[in-house]
Amino acid sequence: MQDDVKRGRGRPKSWDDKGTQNTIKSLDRALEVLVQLGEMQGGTLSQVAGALDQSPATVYRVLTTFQGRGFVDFDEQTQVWTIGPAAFLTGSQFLRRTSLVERARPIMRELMEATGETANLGIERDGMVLFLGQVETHATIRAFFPPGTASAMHASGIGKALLCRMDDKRQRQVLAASQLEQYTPFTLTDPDAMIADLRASKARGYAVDAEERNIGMRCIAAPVFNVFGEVVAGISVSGPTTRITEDRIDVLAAHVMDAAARLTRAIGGNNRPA
Amino acid sequence: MQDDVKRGRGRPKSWDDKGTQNTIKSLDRALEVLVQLGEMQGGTLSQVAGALDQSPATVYRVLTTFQGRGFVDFDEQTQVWTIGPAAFLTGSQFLRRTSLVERARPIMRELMEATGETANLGIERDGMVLFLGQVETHATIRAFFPPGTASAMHASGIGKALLCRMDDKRQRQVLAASQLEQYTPFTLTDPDAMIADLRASKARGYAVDAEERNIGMRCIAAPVFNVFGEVVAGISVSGPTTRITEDRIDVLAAHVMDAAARLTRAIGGNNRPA
DNA sequence: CTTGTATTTTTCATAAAGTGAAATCGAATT
DNA sequence: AATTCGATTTCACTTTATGAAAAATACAAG
Repeated sequence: MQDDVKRGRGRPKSWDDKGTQNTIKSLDRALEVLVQLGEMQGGTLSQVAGALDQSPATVYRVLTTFQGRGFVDFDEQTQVWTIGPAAFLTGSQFLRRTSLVERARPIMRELMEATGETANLGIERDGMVLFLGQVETHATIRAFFPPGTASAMHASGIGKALLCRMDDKRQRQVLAASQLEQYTPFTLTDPDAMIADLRASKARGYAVDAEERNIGMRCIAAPVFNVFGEVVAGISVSGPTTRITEDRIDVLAAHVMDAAARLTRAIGGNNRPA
Repeated sequence: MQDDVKRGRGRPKSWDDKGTQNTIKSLDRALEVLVQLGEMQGGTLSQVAGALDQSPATVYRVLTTFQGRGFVDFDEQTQVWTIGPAAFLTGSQFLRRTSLVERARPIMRELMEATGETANLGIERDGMVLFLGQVETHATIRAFFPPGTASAMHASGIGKALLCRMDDKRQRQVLAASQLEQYTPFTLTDPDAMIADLRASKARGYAVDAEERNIGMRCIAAPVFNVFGEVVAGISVSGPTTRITEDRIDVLAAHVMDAAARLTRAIGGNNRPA
């Protein structure tokens, strides 16, 4: 291991602390429009322009330009602009980089086929669970947790599977940040109860979200490790309580843990004591 | 059916045919950079600039601006730019919107109008073809596949279009389950003949059901892909042999493949090698 | 049916802002 | 040590984005 960072060629970025202006203003504002449109999940021209306090004329041209490349769609009937397929396609390239997702895909498919339930993959990011992908029971496009969704750690199967393998410090950090917000009557809001649940999850190898985020939804999750034995992801199956019944949990959990172990192996990870 | 489209408020787009310029050039070029970066799955500044024949200085500023909003990442070690998490997050909002069926509808209508034959949409489910919808031709003799119908994979145009793009393992699974039941004298019941037909279908881009399920009925189908390049659906035209004649197959197939490609694009799918 | 209001789309003068060639600099290569 | 290569930055030059206001329509109300 060398101390000095091996940097690329070329002139280094700003040799003095003078903040140099290398960003393109108009592009930045255009991206602001795109992000806003995503966050509000679509809207009319005036809604978008109003939310950003920008000129309708400018926002209009930005939107039509995005539309020209398929980054946004426009519904003439409702006059509503939404995020388009090209944004999805390009954005999804992010996943290819993380080989985790590519490797997880076939394993998730087999998990789905073995259990008959939707399989999910997620990582921790900024104290939240970021869903990276899923394989649904039916091949339809619509999803309950679309990839890209961020969800609270403490009320998620994958979130708890990640938490229970973090060291105490990070665990406290994340839990403090989430503030244990209550979503349903079953959400664990007491820190002590949460700690106990995490300890039990770690001991048995999987975490269970029993209607703690959505009434009627259960989720069984297990952790995935990298080469250093650190948790890097969680894999789970989720479904309605009518199908994921109490007495099926054991069997389903076995499948989930098997899938997690195989994914760990597929990314060169290590199950042994962290 | 109403002739007049119910439009939104406001001034209508270009009342004369003069193509008005409402797009922002610089934004469009910036998007070109982003798309290029996605397609080449990351690259150095000079690679990107070279591929687009643009000034490195401009591409550099575009990339740093994208980076500022997390739309691209930069790896200092390797000097490689890649699509970033924000692009993924925003692009994923696309999934929240509509289902496969809704997106397919207008495309199927156009396919029907272009070919004059009934257009069908189907997915694989439990080893069968599940028909999700269709747009019927005005012609008197009509095809008979009401949505919700499940049909054997091996004796269906859409089924074979789906099969020919599955990996070997799933292909064998499905074929084994269907047992190649014989419906007409033309049904392919020999596994080797079926494999050969699937291989040919994959090569030419479309599958043909030539009276293999119903005497007097032909069907031409092409596959639709998701972001990961996996087949998720098939789109087809079907009709009596009196109208879908041997010498029309080429032309009809071109329409079907075009429709499939457009649907792939509309759901954010990816035609490239999986 | 007519009038009024809200919203989208276009025009246009103006100035802001992006552009590329070339200079600059560091790391890699010889 | 010298040279090459590719990433940043500077700078003069316009291209081009911009917002106010006008135009054109849909919808609602009288």
